[in-house]
Amino acid sequence: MYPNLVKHIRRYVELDEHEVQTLYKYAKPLSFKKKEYVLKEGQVCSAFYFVEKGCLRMFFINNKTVEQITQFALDGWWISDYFSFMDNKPSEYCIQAIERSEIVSIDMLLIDDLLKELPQLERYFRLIMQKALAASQLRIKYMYEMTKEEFYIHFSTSFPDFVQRVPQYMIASYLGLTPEYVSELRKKKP
Amino acid sequence: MYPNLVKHIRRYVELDEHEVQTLYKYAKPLSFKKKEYVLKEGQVCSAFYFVEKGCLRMFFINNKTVEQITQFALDGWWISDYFSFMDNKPSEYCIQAIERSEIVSIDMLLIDDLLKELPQLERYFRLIMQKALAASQLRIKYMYEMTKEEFYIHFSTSFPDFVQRVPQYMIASYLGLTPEYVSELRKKKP
DNA sequence: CCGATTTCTTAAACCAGCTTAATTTTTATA
DNA sequence: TATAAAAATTAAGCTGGTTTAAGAAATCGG
Repeated sequence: MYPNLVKHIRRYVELDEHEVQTLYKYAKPLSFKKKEYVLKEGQVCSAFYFVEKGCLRMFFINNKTVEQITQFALDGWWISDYFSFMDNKPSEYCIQAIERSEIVSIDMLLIDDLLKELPQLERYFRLIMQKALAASQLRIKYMYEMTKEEFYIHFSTSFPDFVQRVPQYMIASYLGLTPEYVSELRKKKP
Repeated sequence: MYPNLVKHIRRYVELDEHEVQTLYKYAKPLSFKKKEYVLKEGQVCSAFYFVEKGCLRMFFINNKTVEQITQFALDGWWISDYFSFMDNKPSEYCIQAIERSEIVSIDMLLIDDLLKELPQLERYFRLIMQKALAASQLRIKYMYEMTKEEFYIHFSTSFPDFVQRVPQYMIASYLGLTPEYVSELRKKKP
């Protein structure tokens, strides 16, 4: 049913077939077409979302009414607005499918029950969070140490497939530069 | 012995007096004078550090050989290089005391044992990580949506005491601006 | 309390990256 | 396969924030 999620969990903790069935009681499958919204600004983000297959983007509308992308989520990634999630506050973000996507959603109201039934998932989520935090720390370091040009080159050489997979203006937005400037950089170094 | 750490843990999970003693078997107290190093670049960051009292900064040396501060840690905060920690790689960061500081260190090699003895700490660390991740997400959002001037004003009005507590050039570094520019901003709006 | 070191300020020149606006290319849909 | 819509390009002008360099003020150790 959710082969990638189960595989992902098993990279960190044990989960037998019976426990997989328990997990399935709490996890809800969702399917999104391109451009459909997983979460809209103003809603409380009341779930963790796991991308079984596809690609999501998370963005907010900045003061110039431009969509500012802060995160992508690909196959095998978790995404959520942790701030909205934890404080039960309306989110300032939208989460939208960039392509047809299969998502597994775990509702925050059920998480404590799930963790009571499968206590090894405490460990799983702790390690997932720790990994996400490490990634976030590294990303901030990159933002400090690289010029925007370097940041773009670094990103597009690190993830050449991904750069092909999504529109260029979304990469620009994620990296905090204008589409025009990305265009200029590509001309310089194709 | 570590009153603030115990208090902090009890905000999230239960911990009786006997369990506190178990915790103390794994937690090591460290004391640092101003400018002493908790971690030096090139060392593996093999512990979580909890600030019982004091103030630390985390920084790396950028390509212009300037110290770039990426994080502060005050009383009641955890700090670590999660990347170095998880992959057991030499850290690119230094962690240094800004003022006399009392630290509790939990070694990564002991964490699994500690969590086996006190399984409720799995939950504690999961929630701590989740909170840190939310904070990191918010910080990145701010970096996207504010100009450097706005970022500085936002920070110094949000944390007026902290701005008094550490040198101005460190605030500048943390916010990614030059000390000269901060000086200019302060002249404009004191 | 004094000299040394650290921190902060001032001001002018400079430039990486943005804005604006118009055009071209690509993609989607009927 | 035509038409509209979305995405990417081009180029000129501009600006927020840096760089450089020097001096002033604050803090610290002895």
